[in-house]
Amino acid sequence: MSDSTFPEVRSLDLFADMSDENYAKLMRGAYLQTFPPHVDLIGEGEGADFLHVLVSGAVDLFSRWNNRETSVMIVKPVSTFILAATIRDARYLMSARTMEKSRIVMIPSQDVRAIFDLDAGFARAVVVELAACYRSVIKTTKNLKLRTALERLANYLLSRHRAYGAPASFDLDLEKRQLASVLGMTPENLSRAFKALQAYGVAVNGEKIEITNPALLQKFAKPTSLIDDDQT
Amino acid sequence: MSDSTFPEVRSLDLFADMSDENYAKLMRGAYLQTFPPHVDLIGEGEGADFLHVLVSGAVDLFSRWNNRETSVMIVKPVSTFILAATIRDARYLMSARTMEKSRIVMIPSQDVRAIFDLDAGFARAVVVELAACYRSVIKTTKNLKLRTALERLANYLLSRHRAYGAPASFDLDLEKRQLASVLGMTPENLSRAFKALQAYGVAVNGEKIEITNPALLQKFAKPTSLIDDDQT
DNA sequence: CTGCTTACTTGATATTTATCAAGCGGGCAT
DNA sequence: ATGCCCGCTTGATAAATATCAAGTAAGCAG
Repeated sequence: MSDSTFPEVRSLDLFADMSDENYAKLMRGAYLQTFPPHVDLIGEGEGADFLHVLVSGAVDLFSRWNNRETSVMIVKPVSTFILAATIRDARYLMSARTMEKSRIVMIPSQDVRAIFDLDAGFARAVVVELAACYRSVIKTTKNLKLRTALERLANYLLSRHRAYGAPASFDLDLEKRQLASVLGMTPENLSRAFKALQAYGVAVNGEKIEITNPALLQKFAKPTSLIDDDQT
Repeated sequence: MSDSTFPEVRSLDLFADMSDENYAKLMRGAYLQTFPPHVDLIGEGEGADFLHVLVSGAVDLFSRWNNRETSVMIVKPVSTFILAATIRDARYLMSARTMEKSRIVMIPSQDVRAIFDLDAGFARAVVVELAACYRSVIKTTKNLKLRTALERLANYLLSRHRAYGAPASFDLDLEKRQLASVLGMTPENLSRAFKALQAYGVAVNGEKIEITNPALLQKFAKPTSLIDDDQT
């Protein structure tokens, strides 16, 4: 296991529990590719021929309808994307494009399905991963249906703040227009929302965020682990 | 297999591929319970001790936050709910209540996880089911972020119309207030939305819906399999 | 049958969010 | 360094959606 191909991939929860032999089999048809920024990787509706593992960079999973577009989620390394389509041998529901220069390992879907049947450890890891993905999207749905855009932003900021260990200030890890799309609002509205949060102790300077009064912001945002926690 | 306990459960995709022996093991700790209408089954945040299988009736999976409430999905028989929480041994993300008198088989979560490791057919079925659930929620998210409430209603009607085989008229299978909540709007707005769709060939009379001009409605709704199809 | 409850509808209004149109300002290529 | 592109901001306005307040009608219990 120490000298496996793509060690970053091997150490992911999804691939950590399988036998060396099966991991090697899975990687036999896999290849690493490096993409420049802002390159289309996948178009929604295409067949899911590969499971993708983002090793470095960042990928935007988005969707279009009727001339509108929205970011459904942002993938940060190291993690997989479009596992569900791979498993079901179905079409991609989202398009994908790189946001920065990205290195991606592509594993043929048929191999993923074959190894799933051979390796119980992998099977268990797949199901645990998929369940986590499912729960994450349910949280997104609750966030969208139960909260206003301002409340979503407030909770996003608190969530990042907490993830970074509650520092005095931190930088947004997304461009504001990207963030707006993820949160389900327009860039103009995000701008105004940031301003509105000044009243709750949020200071914004470019991409630097300062939460000067966490208690006040929390009182407004009312975060809950059943929506805002990445883990549970 | 012909005389298994809970034959309706056994014939679900999720349980159809496992051995008789393992199915029997899984059902050893399971029990069928009948609930009256409008009874709370589960509160969000509670531990997921049971996988639930709805055998008859209907169940509303909903969530509350800050004094607001929304239906995330409606479960119709025969199908399971909260598989993901069961798999991850996590807390429920949604509350559940019966809408009508309902019969529900409850299977201890620990048994589900144990049999998953024993039975490859069951493991495969679980992962396929979870992947389908995931994709379904992704579609919901796209529906919410890319469409207005009026567009969501139009597509919902077309989708039901198609599912029933494009009849001259059909009845809504949800109360309007329920439907409003599922579609992410208020009952008042749903009422007005129905009126607005008259212009596109939709006639509403109580719970009876007539789509007098499907082509016109489709031109407005622009349905796509990547959002509106239950299967793919 | 009568009266009650409850869902639904309708109208008026407020809030939230999007759109359109400038303007500002930082980063990057020439 | 200069100028240009692009993302961000701001203001004005429009559209979408929610809220509040009655009113209507259908179903059900007495």
